[in-house]
Amino acid sequence: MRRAVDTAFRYLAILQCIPAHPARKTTTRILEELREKDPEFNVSPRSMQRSLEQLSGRFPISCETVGRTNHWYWTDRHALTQLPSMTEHKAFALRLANEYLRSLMPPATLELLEGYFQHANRLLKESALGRWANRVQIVARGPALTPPPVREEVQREAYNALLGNRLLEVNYRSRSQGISQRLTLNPLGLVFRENVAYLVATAWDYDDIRHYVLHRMSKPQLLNQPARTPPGFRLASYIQDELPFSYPLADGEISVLVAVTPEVAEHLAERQLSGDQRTTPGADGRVLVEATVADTQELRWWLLGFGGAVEVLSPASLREEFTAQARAMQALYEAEASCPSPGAKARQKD
Amino acid sequence: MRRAVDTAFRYLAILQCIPAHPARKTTTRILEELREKDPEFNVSPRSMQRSLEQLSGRFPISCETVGRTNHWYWTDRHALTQLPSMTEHKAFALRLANEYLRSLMPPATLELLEGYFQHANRLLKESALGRWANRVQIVARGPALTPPPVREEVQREAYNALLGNRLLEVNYRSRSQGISQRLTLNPLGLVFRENVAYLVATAWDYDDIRHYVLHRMSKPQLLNQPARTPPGFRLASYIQDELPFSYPLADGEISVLVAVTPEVAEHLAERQLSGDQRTTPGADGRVLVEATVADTQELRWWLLGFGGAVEVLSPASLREEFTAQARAMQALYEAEASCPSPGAKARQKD
DNA sequence: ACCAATGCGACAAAATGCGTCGCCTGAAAA
DNA sequence: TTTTCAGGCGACGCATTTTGTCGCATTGGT
Repeated sequence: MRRAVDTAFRYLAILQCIPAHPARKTTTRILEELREKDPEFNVSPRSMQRSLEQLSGRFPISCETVGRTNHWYWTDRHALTQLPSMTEHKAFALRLANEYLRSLMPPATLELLEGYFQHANRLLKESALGRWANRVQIVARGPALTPPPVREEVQREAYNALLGNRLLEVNYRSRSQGISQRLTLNPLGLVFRENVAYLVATAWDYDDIRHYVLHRMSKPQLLNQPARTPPGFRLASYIQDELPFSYPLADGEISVLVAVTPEVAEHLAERQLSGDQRTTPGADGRVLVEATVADTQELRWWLLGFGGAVEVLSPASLREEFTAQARAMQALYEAEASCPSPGAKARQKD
Repeated sequence: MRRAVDTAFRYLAILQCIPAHPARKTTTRILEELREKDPEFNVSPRSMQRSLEQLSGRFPISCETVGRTNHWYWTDRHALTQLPSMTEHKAFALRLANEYLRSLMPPATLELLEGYFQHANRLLKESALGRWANRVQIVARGPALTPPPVREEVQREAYNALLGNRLLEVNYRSRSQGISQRLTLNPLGLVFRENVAYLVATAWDYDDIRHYVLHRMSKPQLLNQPARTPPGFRLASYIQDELPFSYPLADGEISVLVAVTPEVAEHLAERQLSGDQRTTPGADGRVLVEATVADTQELRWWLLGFGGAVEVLSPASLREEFTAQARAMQALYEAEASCPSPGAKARQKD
């Protein structure tokens, strides 16, 4: 006979085998997995049945009987026991993470982490700190763009396709909103930009790689055919080399010299552009900042965002780009006549 | 005799009582807490000793014997067992979250979540998917600004001060890098902007509210005196009303009409500015986009970042701002002579 | 030097866990 | 329709384990 310690540990192992609500597992299945995990846990099917029955008295698990077989699952989706138990600091970090991610991650992905966040919130509420909620704030940068909603089943099957390396069939709504088309996709990777998820894939038997946003997919269907990865394909190099998202402009880094107003200088002192950022006072009251950074489109957006508060001095090529931008903007805003008619109408309302 | 479920349940309770490494608890202490939690867990001290010994065989806990008494703790800082156990999808969501947060959250706060991330990574590595790592990519927006490092003890004590509502004494390095000053801070809240953490507080007995960045603090010392919150103070309203971070410019929302290039229009179609965003083709090949958004500084940065690809048509006041910006930039880049001398030098190098 | 606290080995008794057997039920196959 | 089979469940009995108790050893404080 087995020692009861082992019994207790076996019970814990059983609990770990049981999936959370939507999913479920049959008694036999659990027993198999248990044996696989540790042959020492080998018991008779009858014992497993008894164990599960016992456990369901103490833990939020229950079973659904379909036909003769019982399917077990954790009752509440967000139940969570963890060891070692969550500290207040960890709970707090989770709450913060939640705030940060809320506007950043695809909602369906974020939803998967809901259990952790709820657990953290419960802990914080109990412990000391309804206060906390009112004591912490996150100030975001950039307007809160509305994240496109992704259907849960789409996300799940897309993940499964990549996980299982299998083809995926979906309805894909074209950008022009109208028609929806049934596609067979051969998934190669997943790319997140801001809170939009892109499936990098080839369609049908074509070889050209394209990007499909998850929020335009519906009725996903995982096929049984294995996906085929083009020989030598690596997502990272694909993005680096082919610039499909046209973000990085060059592999190397460039040394940027800008003249900024004191206010911007203060901002940059807090959050350095790079580890080697150097600041020197300029002759005209502005501040010169030099740093080595990646040569990306992002960099341009970011610098442009400061408008006249930042002047790019070098490299010359970048300065030229900015000179052109300045000229273009100047042209737009000075030439009143160039406004398209609906714009003029709108301005009259104002 | 007790049933094995109860034993399993009690084991979980015991494990939850045990703190992570630096902290530790004596056997008696654990027993007391256990009894307090649920009288049903009442067992003899001897049994508790035996239980702990058993558990230490299966879980990463161990004890340090000082004198006659054993002190128990979790061995590795990032150990994590959870019920129900993590699914692959959850693990994946965590990995994503980690990527997103890496450049966003203060490193010391992120470190608190390391256990989850490691657990997720372990799970993914085991299961199917060394692949996964190469199959997912996050393309960030904006350059990766270097987050200022916050001392761990500073963060801990700052949190503790807020949690415990107590005064905090720190060395605060002034922005001009030179002098460090000992301050007694009366903490009111914590604000995160990008990955900089600000302690909103009053100093000494003064009444004016100021912001202290955590990464300039050192040698934190929690005082025993309770903090005092100004009557009626609420962090959220403080930020909303007094605009200490000068981000939101007006409480209300404004209706913005912009003319954008087709490329930008495509971008906006993916990630809408607001729920009510309307798009109409313009007369000149550009696209008109109208949306109701919060009137913030962020909005300006964001729109400016597009440079000449976006023209603000209305409201008139916003258009005037942009006209001024365009003029300022034009002046900067056309007047070659206005460059400060070090800039000129740098340009010669180029 | 003595006392209190704690850990730990030993022991015995209680009883719980476990395998086995058999029956029952429902679904799929024939 | 009948047959077959898989899984669930109740009953039974054995024996292994758990658990409280006791006593001793060790350490630190009074």
